[in-house]
Amino acid sequence: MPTRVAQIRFPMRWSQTFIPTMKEVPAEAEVPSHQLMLRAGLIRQLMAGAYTYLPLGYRSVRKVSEIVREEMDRAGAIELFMPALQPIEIFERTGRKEAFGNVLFNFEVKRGDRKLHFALGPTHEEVITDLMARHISSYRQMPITLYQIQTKFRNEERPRFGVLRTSEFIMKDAYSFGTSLQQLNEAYDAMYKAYCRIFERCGLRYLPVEAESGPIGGDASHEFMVPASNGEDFVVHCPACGYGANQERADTGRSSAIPPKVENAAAPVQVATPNAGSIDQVSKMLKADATSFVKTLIYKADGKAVAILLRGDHTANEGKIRRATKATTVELADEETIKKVTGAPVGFAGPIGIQCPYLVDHDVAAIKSAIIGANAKDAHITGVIPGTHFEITETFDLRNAESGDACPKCKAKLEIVHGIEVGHVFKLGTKYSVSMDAKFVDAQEQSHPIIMGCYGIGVTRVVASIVETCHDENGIIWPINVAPYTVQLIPLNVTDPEVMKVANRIYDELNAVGIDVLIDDRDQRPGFKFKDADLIGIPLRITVGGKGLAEGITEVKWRTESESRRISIGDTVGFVKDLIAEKRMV
RNA sequence: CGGGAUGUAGCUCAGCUUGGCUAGAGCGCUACGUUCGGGACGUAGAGGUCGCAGGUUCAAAUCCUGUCAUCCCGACCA
Repeated sequence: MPTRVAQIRFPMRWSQTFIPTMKEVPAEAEVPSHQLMLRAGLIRQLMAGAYTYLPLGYRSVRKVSEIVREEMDRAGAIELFMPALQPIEIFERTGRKEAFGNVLFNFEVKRGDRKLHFALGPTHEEVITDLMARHISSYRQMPITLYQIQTKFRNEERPRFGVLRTSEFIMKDAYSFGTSLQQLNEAYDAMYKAYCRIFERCGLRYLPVEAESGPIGGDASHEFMVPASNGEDFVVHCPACGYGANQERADTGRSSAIPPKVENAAAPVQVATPNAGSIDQVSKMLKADATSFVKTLIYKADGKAVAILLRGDHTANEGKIRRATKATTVELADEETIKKVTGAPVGFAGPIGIQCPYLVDHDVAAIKSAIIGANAKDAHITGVIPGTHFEITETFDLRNAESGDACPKCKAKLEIVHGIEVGHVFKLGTKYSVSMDAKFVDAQEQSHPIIMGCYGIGVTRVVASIVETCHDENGIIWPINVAPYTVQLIPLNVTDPEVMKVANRIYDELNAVGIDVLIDDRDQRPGFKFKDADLIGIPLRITVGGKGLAEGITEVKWRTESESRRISIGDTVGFVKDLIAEKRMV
């Protein structure tokens, strides 16, 4: 692991900087990272989804950015900087004006007698592909990976959780360009490894998980998730073998089993379920558990109606349905289609007598006696035996993985944890190079579209994730590499010339050896300063007080420790330097 | 975009149900004094178009209508 982190060279005295700490928790903040970032004076809100990074918060942003830069450079990526302001036309070329919809900030401005239509970049595939289309013509110019650290704009329908989900945020985005799948895989692996190093250096616990891979399939996409109870994403994780996937993607280790036909089975019974069209309502009415229901969802796969049968307590997974139906698009059917294939209003669909093909999830086949919709208004059918009363020739994995499902790799039980997505690597293939006309000629003078990958890290989200996961009841506990300062120096009595003399000397010496230090030179009582120190969470604290001076010592402690170590004044800087070197080695 | 909640001092909140004195408290801020090793104390102060607009009324922070903003849940999320 690297031991170097860039130092930000503006040493600071608290009295001369701007760190507005707060004792009380602002009412608008719900999650720990939001509360602590406000209280510790890292951020202030301008409006929903837009925050100012105050000096302390911005230092952490810069530290994370610098780690990202170093690892991108090490991985051979080249930094550039693209405009946030973009013409709407490039999004029309790739069809993403529609795909982004409301998420894309776009607006018209007047220039003379013309009207120009702009967008604020939510990401930069279009810009970089356009750039490379103009400048790459030969296979000899590849492979190459370019990256930038830039502000992105996405009109979030609902910004939330402070800085975790905002309409404007800093992101590192990288794009690889290659001539072959092999070059793409190499670039992807390099980025994947760089991401692991980045998150490790940031002191984050993270899980790389398989994500929905789109057109290329296979292991074409991974997300890097930080496990956190307030995370918005669900991660399926196997504690036994380490398998990880997001919930959209996660396979289940279930297998297909066609139930045998039951001879002389009792006939199913139709029961009236007036105005009860949801599993919840019907299960209450019939006093039956949701697990004994078959949920019949009507989808349109490439425009054709298909019914999906799931156990009542399960949720559909559209990616899996898309693969099982071999369609390119699937969406829930409209009311009209449902009426057409079931002959009933929404809420009463069932496999018996339905006027479209149906696909059966593995778990449906295992229900002994099921309740299904009757394909008639206000009616359900009970005592239905799957495979006997309706035909099953094959079963599929059609639903989201659940906690307790078998792991697809090792069959151990899967866990579901909440996570914050901090990074994403994706094999794009030729999607953008085709629509943006980015081609190259190979050695045989044959023309091909460039093969691309894209790789993002939410820099500001990384900072928030760190705060979200690294804190105690007193405040933030910064990992050393991303802390706004490495050392906080507290002279207890700033009116005591001896104390200040020693403190200032240590301050100067720390600066001289390149250690970030914040000196709390405010004329405040000791308890006040200690509380603030714990709140802003600088990893190392050096206390210089009258009592210690009388014995010739300072007190040094990690933010995580409760007891400080007594170090003789002359040895303090050397001791702290060694502590830091040791910590960064780990 | 559906559902819920909240807007009163820099921050946390009371007051509103039942309209009526000069709109309050704690923290923070200013000055002075006493303090000074885990968010001190005293005294004196500064600070508010009660989110905004309209309405009802002799009278509105309080009642009504509209509107804006923020937060939470859901839908959405390359």
